[in-house]
Amino acid sequence: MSSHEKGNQHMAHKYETVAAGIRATIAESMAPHDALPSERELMAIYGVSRMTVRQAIAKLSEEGRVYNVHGSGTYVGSTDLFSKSPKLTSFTEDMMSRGYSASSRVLAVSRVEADDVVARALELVAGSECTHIRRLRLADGNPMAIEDVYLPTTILDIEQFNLGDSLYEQLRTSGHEVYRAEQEIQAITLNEERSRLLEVEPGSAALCVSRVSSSRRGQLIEYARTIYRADRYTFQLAVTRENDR
Amino acid sequence: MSSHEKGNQHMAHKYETVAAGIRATIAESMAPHDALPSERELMAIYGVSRMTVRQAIAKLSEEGRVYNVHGSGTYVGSTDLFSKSPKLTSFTEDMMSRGYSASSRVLAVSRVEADDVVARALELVAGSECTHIRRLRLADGNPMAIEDVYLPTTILDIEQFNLGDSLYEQLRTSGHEVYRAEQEIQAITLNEERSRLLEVEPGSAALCVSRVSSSRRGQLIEYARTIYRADRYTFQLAVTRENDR
DNA sequence: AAGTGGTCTAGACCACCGC
DNA sequence: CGGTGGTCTAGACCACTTC
Repeated sequence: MSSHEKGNQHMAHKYETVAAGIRATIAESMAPHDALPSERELMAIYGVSRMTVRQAIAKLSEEGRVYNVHGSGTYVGSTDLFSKSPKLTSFTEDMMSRGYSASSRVLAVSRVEADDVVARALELVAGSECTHIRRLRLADGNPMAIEDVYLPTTILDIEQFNLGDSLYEQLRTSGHEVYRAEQEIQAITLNEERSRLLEVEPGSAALCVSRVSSSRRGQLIEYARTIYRADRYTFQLAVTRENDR
Repeated sequence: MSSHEKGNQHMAHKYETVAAGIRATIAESMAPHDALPSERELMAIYGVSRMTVRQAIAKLSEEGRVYNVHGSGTYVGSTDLFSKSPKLTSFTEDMMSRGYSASSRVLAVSRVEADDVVARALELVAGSECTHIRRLRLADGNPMAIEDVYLPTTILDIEQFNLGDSLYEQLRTSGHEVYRAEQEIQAITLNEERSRLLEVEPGSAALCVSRVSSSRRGQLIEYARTIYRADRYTFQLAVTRENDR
């Protein structure tokens, strides 16, 4: 990298610089379970205080790149494993990370009254107006999933929606950035209509992911239900012990 | 609470005391989106330094109980939502949190040679010896899931296994505490044998969760495959945007 | 006993929000 | 502009691992 590698936006903080340096060191010259320099040594190496070193290590630890052993040291995490920590991604991002090119075919855009499921999920009074978008999602041109998204018209009305652009991007620019989502994953049996869209036999199993997305402040933004072909899609996530009460 | 409320083990750290205090305050007298006292005020209230306050707030934020807005304040999170963050749980814990009583019927315990799937998952050479445990998992006495667990005999050999006790507990006491797991969730169609065990129609959809568990240091401990009745079980998790590279 | 990470203090300045 | 959270410093002591 040249000398101006931090051209990303607001100028990097020190702990990000330290984390990036450690990341690079690991990638270039360290193996799993090798010990990192001690926090005191890292202070000297990067010319920062201990708290800044610890903040950098905390970040790397969240990423699964290192792990701490109290009283012993900080070590490089096992390879292969890791980096699959549950992350909120768009369909496009998800497919890209799996090595597919994503595309989609809009099947319907309409203004509807919220049914029981949608109303309960978005905490609306029954019958509230919602924008409904149904899309067939394709990976490398092949049917992968059917996605139904419901948004309160107060968040995004039908005229505002631009079919070409990313929905998440449109929400972000209109001040409704999705920050958090609760997801429920279940196995279902495909009915005739859905199996035809996904080009599989009726009665096949499929993975159904229901999602309620909210902003950083907790405002409910969308309810989405995505039905994936079971033979082409699996849901992966990493979990750790902890997360008290 | 009386004056000795911290009888749990090693004596609570200050930030845990502060976090507990804030948690109690929220539960007793605050509503979602109410502003917490500022960090400077909390310093005075609890008689600690700012960093300790921030550590407490960071913990509450992870738990989803509060959220920060830079330049504005720290606020109580939306209720209902939250607390479903992905956590590593045993079947028993999982069922308890859903309000069921868990039990199980051991179907088989044997020493087997690792097949391709197990060997690859646990990074063993093909044909290595493993302990295999198959159990039917019940919730309130009704079939809920079929669980197959494979452990290298070097981790747990068949004679050491005690059918009565929790497997995770036995692993913990023998120095192989499970800390992290990678899971893959897919939808499958039940074959005849599995549908009989789960007491559903052959050909029904089911949720299959495959898990590779490892210790804090990255040692691979177990490969487990659990097949849940789709009509009784859904997998829930919360995710947030973030988690860079 | 020496070295490590874990907690904690008492300051400081910066970036951002709302008035 | 004042108040808020975000970053950072230069120390200190504690708990744990290792020898």
